[in-house]
Amino acid sequence: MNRLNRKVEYALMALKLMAQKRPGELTTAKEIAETTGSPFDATARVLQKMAQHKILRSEHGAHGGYVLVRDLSGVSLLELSQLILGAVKAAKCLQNMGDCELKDRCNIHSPISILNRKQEDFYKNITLGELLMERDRARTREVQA
Amino acid sequence: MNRLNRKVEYALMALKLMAQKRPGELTTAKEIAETTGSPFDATARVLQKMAQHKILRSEHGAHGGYVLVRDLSGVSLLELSQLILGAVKAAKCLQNMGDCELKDRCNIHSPISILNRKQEDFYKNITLGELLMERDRARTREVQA
DNA sequence: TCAAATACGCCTTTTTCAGGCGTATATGGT
DNA sequence: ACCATATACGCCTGAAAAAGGCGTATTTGA
Repeated sequence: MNRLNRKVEYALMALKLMAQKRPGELTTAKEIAETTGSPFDATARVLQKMAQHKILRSEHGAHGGYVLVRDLSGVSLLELSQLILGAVKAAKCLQNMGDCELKDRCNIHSPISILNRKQEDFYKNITLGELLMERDRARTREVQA
Repeated sequence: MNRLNRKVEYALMALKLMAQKRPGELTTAKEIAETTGSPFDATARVLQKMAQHKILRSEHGAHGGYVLVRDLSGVSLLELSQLILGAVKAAKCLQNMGDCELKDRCNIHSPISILNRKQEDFYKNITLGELLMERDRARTREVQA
């Protein structure tokens, strides 16, 4: 409902690792958790969420695991955040939108809406592809800054 | 250290109210809290923070209060968020940057950096002026969407 | 039949958020 | 001089959210 948190980080780490595998090669939650140093349960949960939303395909049973089925350059950070967190908003706008008894007193309702919309657009235009694939270029830019 | 929260909302509401006053006219924390329906203490605290950072000027004593001293179109959401929250990051990047003992295992370090940098730029380019002054235009756009 | 994997609900602990309380200080009015 | 009304600010507690461990069911290959 709000900011990007550890779940999203675990998801990103998992996706990055899977993107480096050969096409169709399965990766287990255990391997991902161990490789990235993330807690197993939390990692498994985000993998399940991503499988539900068809970003991954899961295979049960022994020798099961997960495999990427979507091109990450076609998946936005907004989509990932929404499927993991439910929604992403810069601010909560506690006086919530529809039936707000404070609507007349609250002079910030619209500004918060503007902001949330802007942030949604912002996340919509960031693809997981650019976030996960361009490590070297990004590193270079960081050093320069 | 993370997302925009109520403190930022209270600050925005207070700024909007003060921006509507005549230049130099003082506004008390009490008036702001009552007008916006925000808790007094929380409101007073963000006013004090903004005064410390010279966005407002405060006057003590009876008939004291706060007055805007900066043009809101020259204040970015990033600046406001940073002075109230300390910093704003899309994700925490728990394996924190400098001395990270997991840096070799963590394959997400750089992507989170990219994201945080992007979000910082995003907030830097939103001015409080555009957020608070353009209610009507914003409302119109909302209805259309 | 068993081992290893996904799937998922429940629960506790930890952390963060929110905000009230008390008190010090400043200042104008009476 | 005194008091009412401000700002300034540290401390503390209760509520909410995040994090993640545990137990268990289910699937599937050996």
